Amino acid sequence: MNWDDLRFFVALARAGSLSEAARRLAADHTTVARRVGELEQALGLKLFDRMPRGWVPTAEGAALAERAADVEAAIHAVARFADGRSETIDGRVSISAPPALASLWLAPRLAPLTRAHPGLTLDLIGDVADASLVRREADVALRLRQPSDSGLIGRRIGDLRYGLYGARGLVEATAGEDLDFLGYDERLDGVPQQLWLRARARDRRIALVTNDLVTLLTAVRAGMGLAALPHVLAAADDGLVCLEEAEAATRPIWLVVHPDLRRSARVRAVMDHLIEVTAPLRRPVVGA
Amino acid sequence: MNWDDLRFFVALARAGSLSEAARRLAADHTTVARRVGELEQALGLKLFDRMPRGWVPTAEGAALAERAADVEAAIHAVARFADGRSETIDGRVSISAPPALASLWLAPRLAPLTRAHPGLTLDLIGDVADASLVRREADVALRLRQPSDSGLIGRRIGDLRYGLYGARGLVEATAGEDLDFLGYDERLDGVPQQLWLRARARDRRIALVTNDLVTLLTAVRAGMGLAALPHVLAAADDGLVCLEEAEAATRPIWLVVHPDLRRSARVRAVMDHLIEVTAPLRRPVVGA
DNA sequence: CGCGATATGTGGAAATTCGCGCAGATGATG
DNA sequence: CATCATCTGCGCGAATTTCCACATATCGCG
Repeated sequence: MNWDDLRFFVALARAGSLSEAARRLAADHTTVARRVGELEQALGLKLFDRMPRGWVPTAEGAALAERAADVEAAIHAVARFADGRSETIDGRVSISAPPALASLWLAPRLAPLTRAHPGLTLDLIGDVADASLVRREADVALRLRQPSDSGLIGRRIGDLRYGLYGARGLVEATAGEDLDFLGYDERLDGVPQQLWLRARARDRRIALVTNDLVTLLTAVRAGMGLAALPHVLAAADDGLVCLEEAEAATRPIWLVVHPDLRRSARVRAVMDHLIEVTAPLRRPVVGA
Repeated sequence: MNWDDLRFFVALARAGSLSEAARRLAADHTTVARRVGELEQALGLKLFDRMPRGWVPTAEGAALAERAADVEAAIHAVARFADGRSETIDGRVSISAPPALASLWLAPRLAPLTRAHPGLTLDLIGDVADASLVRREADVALRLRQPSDSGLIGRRIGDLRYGLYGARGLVEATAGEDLDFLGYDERLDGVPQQLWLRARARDRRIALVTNDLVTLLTAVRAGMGLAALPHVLAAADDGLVCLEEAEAATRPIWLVVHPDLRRSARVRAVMDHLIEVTAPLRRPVVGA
């Protein structure tokens, strides 16, 4: 039995079709078919039904996929260990962060890092679902919650403070009037800034809900209403004014890394830079 | 990273030399060297120091070997799962049993099994150290202790009863005289038959100690003294006579299998046969 | 001290594997 | 109903991998 065939198997089981699996593996679809076929022969099991629109796992294939996932997890541990020992600051480091933070705030602050290390490549992943560091979907992550996985190392590197913001034109034109509020949708009910907004809004209309902070920011800037926005994103925007602090909406910022990677020079360099750029967030009061 | 390279890595780490690893892998030593070299390059670590007498793991290689063992364990689980689903009674089944039981008692009772299933190959492993079923060193095992590993399924299929035996000529010639005793050495102190013998011997000399039951049996047959022997081995021997029962020395016989393999037709057939041939051991009193 | 056994390392031939191109089929789309 | 995109399947040439034979080094032993 060829262990590497399992790599193709898990990719195929996850992708659903030969072609998609081949793309993700950077291989040819005929190769995927051959390797998985050989695995079937080696194990003496039919793992997939060959359908015109894709290969669908048989019952045994699906059951095997669970066990193959254990193999993959162990492989990831091996890779993490190796990465954790590398002494040179080059290669690739993936950073996971909430999408708006990644795109609007983190992205423009990474240039000094890549400039300092010519061999370094960054992969900035903005994802609503926290990337799994154990499954190696990212190397380090910025999160707004304390990591729940006990196998990970988290360090609180600051606080994300919020204020109630509105478009300058709108606020100056309407002064003290009751303006519409803009907030998050149901999937994000329960986060502090949303709770604060609901309490603050009382009977006022919440004119727009979204799951994306960038959308929220854009809507506020367009004069659609008021929203609780992080100071780090809104304070620098000349088109926005802060009406009041939203102290209760404050969220902690955690820097999370897998222990195996903590000592990697490459990952260490990225973490140091993240700690450096978040320095302003560790001051008692942040904002304009 | 090629997952199959890890297979070569664990083999090399375990074998200690390219040549030995190549033998176990049924590959060429140059292949082992190249594959492990590629793994080193992929991980960016030097895993072995190339010595004239063998490749010795570096500190990182040794540490990685532990994690690679996890991969191997997961691979074994995959293989077990596949074997557990096979519907045909062919292929290979390995049986682990105490050496004397394997060679003298079990071996002559396996013929009907292979005769009934022409595609079946048996691998009978007589080993003092219980083969690890989790690590797939054997498929089923006969053991004289309840299995301690909670992940395994054990079934008590009988009892191994002992008697105090001596060579017929010796016993008839000396009648009631105090004969020498023969027993196990220190490594096996604590097993019931040895405790019984010690209690029974009192101040009599134990003229020979060994760790091997076959040796003990041969020595008894040669008229060297008396020993506690299993009835199943000694009772059929015309040259031996049983002087007394050793009820306290009775040991349970457990049939152990990994749960993944329990439903395999191949393994099931072997287990059924083992249960059949041990039927006499489930009678209240066993012997001549 | 020399000899045999066993080890690693090197270069070239053989075998295997891989990827490419194309055909055939299916489902979505206008 | 025609079209387009996407998927699987097959054959062939190329590239990679593997094995084989030989050279060289080291350890144990008489």
